[in-house]
Amino acid sequence: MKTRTRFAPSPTGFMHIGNLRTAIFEYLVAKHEGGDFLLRVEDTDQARKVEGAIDFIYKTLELCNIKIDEGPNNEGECGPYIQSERIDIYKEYADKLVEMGHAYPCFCSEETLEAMRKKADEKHVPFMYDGRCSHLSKDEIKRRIDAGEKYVIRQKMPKDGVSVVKDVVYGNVKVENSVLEDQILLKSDGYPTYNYANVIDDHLMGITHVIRGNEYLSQTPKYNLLYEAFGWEAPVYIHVPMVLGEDGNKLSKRNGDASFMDLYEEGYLPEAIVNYLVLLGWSPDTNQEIWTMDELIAKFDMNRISKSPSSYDIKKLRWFNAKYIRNLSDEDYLKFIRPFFTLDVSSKEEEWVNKLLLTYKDHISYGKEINDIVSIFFNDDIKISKENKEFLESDELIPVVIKTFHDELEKLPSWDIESIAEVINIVKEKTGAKGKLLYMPIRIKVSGVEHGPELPDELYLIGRENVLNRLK
RNA sequence: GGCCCGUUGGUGAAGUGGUUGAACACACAUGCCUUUCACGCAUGCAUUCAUGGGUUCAAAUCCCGUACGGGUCACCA
Repeated sequence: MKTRTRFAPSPTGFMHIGNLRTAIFEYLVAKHEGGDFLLRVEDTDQARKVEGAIDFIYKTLELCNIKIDEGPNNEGECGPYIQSERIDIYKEYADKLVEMGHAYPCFCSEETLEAMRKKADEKHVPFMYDGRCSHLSKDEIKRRIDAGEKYVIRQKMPKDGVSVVKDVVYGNVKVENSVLEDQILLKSDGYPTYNYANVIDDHLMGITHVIRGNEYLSQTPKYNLLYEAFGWEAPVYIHVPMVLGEDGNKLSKRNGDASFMDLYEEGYLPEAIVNYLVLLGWSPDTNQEIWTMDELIAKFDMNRISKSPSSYDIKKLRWFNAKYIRNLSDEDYLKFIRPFFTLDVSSKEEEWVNKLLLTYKDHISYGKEINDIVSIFFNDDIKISKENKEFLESDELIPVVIKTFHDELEKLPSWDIESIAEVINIVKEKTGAKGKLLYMPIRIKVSGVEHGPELPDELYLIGRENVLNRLK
């Protein structure tokens, strides 16, 4: 049987990196086996639907180099791929279930349920629907439906016994059937619940491996019961641990850069994000850190997914990103960095701007950082920190170095990197200063900070006039 | 609260009963290199695997309890 996996997001117009990681795992499992990766949109909660969310998902996955074999925008044999367009299918199978005695209509109103819940709460016992409607006679059911009463379809759970879920990551997980509630399959508005639709769709779409967050692990016995009722074969389950925020808490929109798009807009390369994420909760049997998508496809082994949750660490993501940026060709780098560079350069030559950006290729760890790091070239108001001021006064040679450098520079007929480097040499010979004592005074005096690109590059970019002024 | 899951350094993690006196990577620290910072390179950073018992000649690795963390108990997914 051909391996098929699916990414099944709710169209909320937002994708946090935990979701993305799940998609990556799903894609990798499918492609490792030479199978298909599908996209299914789970929009059965009409209240949470967001316009344009499908395009957003396509865009995100495309950026990440994850190719969708079948989905809403490129339908295959199993369409529609949007759950709200499959209502008839869910109804049809729900009817079958009722007929077979595995499900029943329930007329209990939300108010009734609320009252029951309250009662259970007072007694300090966990609430569980008591299945009262499962005892209704056929006649009564018909009568009430004909009378236009609202109802839902509930799954009938076994009262005793134990269900075992086989999971690739967590092994065999046992759950008492008695804790399983007669869950709602079809809501009163005719839409299916996730718990129901995912089973129907996964089967109908030929999904062989279900990969999802481990919050579904304890729900899975219910799904298995559904598969059994229909006589279908359950898929291979791969429940993956959560991705936690840096503070160790669950990821949320509040948790800063937890969204893929935020990261992307900050100037993180999708390849780097994917590389980072795939190593969160999964590890290969080698020490390799940098992976291309093709290498991952060849190497990915679902048996090596870890059980424990992992924390998202932006420092490591930055390291990956910096690595990927350095590996870009100069041309690709300029294309990448240019949109993030928002300072006004209208008065500058294109060549100067490119030289400026390229100078920082090896220093930048994400796109937006370019503006901060490059501000020394655009801010005439040089601020020197207290520590650096103290440094400038720490040796009597320093003023000499600065003065000599200034005077030599003034004599310089041309303004290019090589000549500037030579001047530095001349100053070294004339003053006897070298190393830190030679470079730091100039650097601090001219840029205000103690780090930056190669000094000649930096001086060249700052420009003759400015350099001379700042050295005074 | 019931049930389910997890717990190796600041972080990601390797490790599935015996040269592991616990890899590797990020971060951090130090040194080297580059006449400076950075880059790069090198070295250091858990006497110990949440904790207490047990099994065994031998346990991070198996078993039980405890603690802590998370998940789940919706007409949300």
